[in-house]
Amino acid sequence: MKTGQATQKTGGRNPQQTQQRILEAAVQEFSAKGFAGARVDVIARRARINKRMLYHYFGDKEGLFREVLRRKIAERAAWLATAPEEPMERLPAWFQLACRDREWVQLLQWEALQWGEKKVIDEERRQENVARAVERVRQQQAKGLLDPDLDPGQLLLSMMALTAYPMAFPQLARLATGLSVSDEKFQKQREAFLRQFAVLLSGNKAGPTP
Amino acid sequence: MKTGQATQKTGGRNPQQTQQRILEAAVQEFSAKGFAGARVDVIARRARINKRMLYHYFGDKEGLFREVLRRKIAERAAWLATAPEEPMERLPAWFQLACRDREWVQLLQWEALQWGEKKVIDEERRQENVARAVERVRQQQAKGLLDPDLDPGQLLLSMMALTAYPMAFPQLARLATGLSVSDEKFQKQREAFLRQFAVLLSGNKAGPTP
DNA sequence: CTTTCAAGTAACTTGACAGTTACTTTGTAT
DNA sequence: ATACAAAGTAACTGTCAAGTTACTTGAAAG
Repeated sequence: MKTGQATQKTGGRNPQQTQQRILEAAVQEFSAKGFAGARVDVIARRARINKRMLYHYFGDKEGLFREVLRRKIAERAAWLATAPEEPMERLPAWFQLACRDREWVQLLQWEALQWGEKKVIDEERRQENVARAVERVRQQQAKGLLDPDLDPGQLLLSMMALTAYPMAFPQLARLATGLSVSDEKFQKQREAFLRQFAVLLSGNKAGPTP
Repeated sequence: MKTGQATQKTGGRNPQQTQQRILEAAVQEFSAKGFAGARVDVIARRARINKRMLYHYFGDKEGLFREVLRRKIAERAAWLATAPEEPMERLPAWFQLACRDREWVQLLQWEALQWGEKKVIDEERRQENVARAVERVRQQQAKGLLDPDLDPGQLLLSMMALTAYPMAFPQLARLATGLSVSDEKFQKQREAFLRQFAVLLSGNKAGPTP
């Protein structure tokens, strides 16, 4: 009984690789076109598999979308856990993440438009992740690294806004700054801006070293 | 020669009213479903006109979308011109606008996803509007109402982010605060938060009255 | 009255797309 | 070897949606 652990013949069958390829093609297509605009045939062609296999593994188009979102969420949660704590580093780091993984921003955006305020895919896990993030904001406030007068939930939301908005609305960023968001110059500029901004967020009524 | 100026018979023909009805139905459908997801037949049914008329007046689906966006932009530009100048009033006012006109936020969001960083519908007029807004930020900075060390373009972008983000990503706002964005409690809370925030934005190193 | 053209309608065409059917191939266990 | 199930394929189906065709109705100018 040798349940094919080292089955790596490039020519032969390989269910896991097939699923992986489908998911990679799907995340591209869904983040670019959204759920309604995405074409199952395009995903199948890009994954170089027969469309039937997609239905075999994921049931239907929506099932595939759910799985794509589920995995992205897990990936992001892992990343955020390793992100820096100090606001002055955190804001630029979050922004850089949004720059590097625009698929993520776009998937959230499609989700917002498609499902609005209704219960969301993978709700429970996400609630936990966000609750942890709010808790960390509270700790920063207690330590005096963030203004303690501000509501922590609203503050977290604002930090997301400041870091993700330019990638979510690239046309507005371009109108406001004259630069394309994928232009390195824009990215440097925004990073510098966010570092300055972080100082304001700490509620710097006192000097830095008392 | 009496070119029908007062043709207001409710039962008869009325091209202007027909166009108006199409546009009203279209803005609803497009903001709810986006360009790809919107259905021409639904727009026609909601406008209580024959689909053919839609093609008659607007050419095709995209032509209709462009016109919808064009009008919304004009409407918003007019509103913004009347909005308060002081940051402490301005942020809550912008936020309230986003609450009242979610169609607007959603249309921009669909636009971002569909056309990304490419040249945008009605580009020139919008560039002018935004340039004026940036100029106003500069004036506020000169007057000491906004921190003069911050880049005005980035600052404007951030003000848009802080006020529009919750409506653009209602699912994230709900995860972060536990409240629905259409809940009045959420709206009051965010308004209060933004008022506090505006104080930070003024770079309050000195007291209010020198 | 009648001509004329814009306003308006219903039924149709064409293409695309999600999902299915009926079939073949391949690896593995008995 | 051979039975069996999972992996894989090509061609098909039903539906839906954008855009068109060929026609009718209404108002107003002469």
